[in-house]
Amino acid sequence: MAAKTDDSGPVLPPAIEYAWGLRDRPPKGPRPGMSVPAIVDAAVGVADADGLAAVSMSRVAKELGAATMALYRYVGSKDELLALMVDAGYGPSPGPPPPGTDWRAGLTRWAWAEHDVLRQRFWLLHVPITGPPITPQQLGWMEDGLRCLDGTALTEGEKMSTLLLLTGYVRNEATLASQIAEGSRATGAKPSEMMPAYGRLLAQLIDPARFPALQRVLAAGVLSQDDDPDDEFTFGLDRILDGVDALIGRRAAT
Amino acid sequence: MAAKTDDSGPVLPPAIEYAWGLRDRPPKGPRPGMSVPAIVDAAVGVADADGLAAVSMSRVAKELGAATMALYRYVGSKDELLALMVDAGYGPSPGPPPPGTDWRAGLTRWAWAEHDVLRQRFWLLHVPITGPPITPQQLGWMEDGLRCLDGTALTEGEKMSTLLLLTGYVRNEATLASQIAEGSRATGAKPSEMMPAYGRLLAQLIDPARFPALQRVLAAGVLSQDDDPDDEFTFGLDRILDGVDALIGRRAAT
DNA sequence: CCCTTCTGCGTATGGCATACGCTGTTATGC
DNA sequence: GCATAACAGCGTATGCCATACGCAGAAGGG
Repeated sequence: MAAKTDDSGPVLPPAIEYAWGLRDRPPKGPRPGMSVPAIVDAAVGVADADGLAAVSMSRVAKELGAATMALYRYVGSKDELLALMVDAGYGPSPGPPPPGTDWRAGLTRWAWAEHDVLRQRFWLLHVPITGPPITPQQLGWMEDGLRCLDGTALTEGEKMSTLLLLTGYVRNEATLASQIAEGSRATGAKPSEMMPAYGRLLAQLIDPARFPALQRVLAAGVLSQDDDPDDEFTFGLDRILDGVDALIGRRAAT
Repeated sequence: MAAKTDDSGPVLPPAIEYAWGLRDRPPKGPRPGMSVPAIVDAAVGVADADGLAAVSMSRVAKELGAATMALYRYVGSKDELLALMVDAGYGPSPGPPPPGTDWRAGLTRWAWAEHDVLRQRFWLLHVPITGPPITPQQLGWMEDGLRCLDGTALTEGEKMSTLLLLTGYVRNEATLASQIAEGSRATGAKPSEMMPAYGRLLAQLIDPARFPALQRVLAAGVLSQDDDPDDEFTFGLDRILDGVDALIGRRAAT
C-alpha cells in the first residue's frame, strides 16, 4: 500500500522535476556537456525557424553539435522535451494585473498576452497536449489569470472555469489564424486573399437550395473582404466577457 | 494568365471533389476493386478501435485486404484521407432547428450534438486541421448552425463569428475530456480519480507565497472532487450564450 | 486487334523514435 | 594512490512510417 510513497506521491517525469528546480546533479560521473535548458532552447529555436514538424531528436542534436542519442541522457522521451518546449515557449506570464484594474480589463490584458505569444509561436498550438499544466510558467499564467478575478463574487470553481473558457478561446482563435497563415504559405497567395478565395470556392460548391443560410452569408459578402483578425478576436472575447459579466452580476445580486 | 482557369477556379483535391459527387469514373481501364467510401470507412474503423495514431496507410490497407500502395489510386495522400475521415466521422448534422425553437435552444441543441459526436470519437480532435471546412457534411453542420440564428438581429458576419465561437468552445471542452480519458487509460486510474490526483500534485508543487490564488483554489477543494463533466460543459456554454444574448439585445434595441 | 488508360502493388528511399551496450570519465571509499 | 561505482557520449540496430517509381496485367475504344 505504502510501496512507492517515498515522499513525492504522484510520479513526475524527471525532466519536469528539473524544471521545478528539484533534483540535483549526482555526485559521481563525468560532468555533463549539455544541459536541459540548452536542449530546450535549441528545440525552441528549431520550432521557431522551421515549425514543429522540423523538431526531431536528430535535428535538435545536430543544432547542439551532439549525437542524437546523447539527448536521452537529459530528457526521457521526445514528449518530455515537447512539454518543456511549451513551458519555455510560452515564457513568463504577463504578471498580475496592475493595481486598480477591474476584472474585465485584467482578463482582457491576460487574454491578449496569450494571443500575442501564440501569434509569435504558432507551433505551440501543434504540440499535442497530454495533460493539465504542471510546469512552472504554465502555472504562473494560471495564477495571474486567477488574480484578475480576485474580489469578484464568483466561486473558486467558477473562476477556474472562466479561465479555462478564456484560454480555450484564445487558442482557438490563434489556431484559425495559423491555418490562414500556413495555407497562404502553402499556396503562395497573400494572407488577405485566403478568405475571399474560400468564399469563391464555397459559392461554386454549394447548392443554394440546400444551403440557404450559408448562401445568405456569402451573398452578404462576409467571406469576400478580409476582416482584421484582431477585430474577430475582440468580438469573441467581448462575447465571453459579457457572459462572465452577466454571471457576476447575478452572483452579486443574490 | 488564364492558364489553369478551366472552369473550377481554385484547385480542389480529387478525393474532395469525389465527396461532392463531382468526378465520374473514367471509361477505360480495369474496374476499381475498392472505393473511396470503403477506404474511409475502414480508416474510421481503425481510428474508432485503436485511435488516430493507429491509422497508417498500411494498417488501413491491411484492413481492406489490399496492399499499401493500392490506396494511393484513390486518395492523393494521407492528409486527404484524414480530411475525408473527418467528414465521415462527424456524420450528418443534427438537422435544422425544429420549428418554433428560439435561437438559444437551437444553438444549445447544435452544440450538444457536436459535443456528443466528439465524445464518441475523440480522435476527431487529433486530426491536424489544415484549412476551413470544404467537405459536404461539415458545411451541413455550418448551415444548420446558421439557421438557428435566422430571425435574430445579428449581421451575417456576427452569425458566422458566433458559430465559430461556439464550435471552438465545444472542441475545447471535448479536448479536455479526452485528455482526462487518455490519461486515465495510460496510468490505469479511474477517470474520476484524475482530477483529485492532479490537485494533490499541484498542492505539493506550488509555493503558497508565489501562487496564492492557485492555493486558494486548491484549498476550496475545486480540484478535489470530480465534477460532472456535463456541468462544466453547461457552464461555459451558458456563459457564451449569455454573451451572445447581450449582443442580440443591444442590436435589437437600436 | 492493338493501343491507350487505367488498377494493383512490389520495391526502394529516406525519414523517424528509441532500445541496447560499449567506451571513456569522474569522484568517492579504502 | 587505486579500485570501483555511477555516470556521459554515442554508434549501431530495429521497426515503424509516408510515399516515389515503375512494371504487369486488365478493360474498353478505335
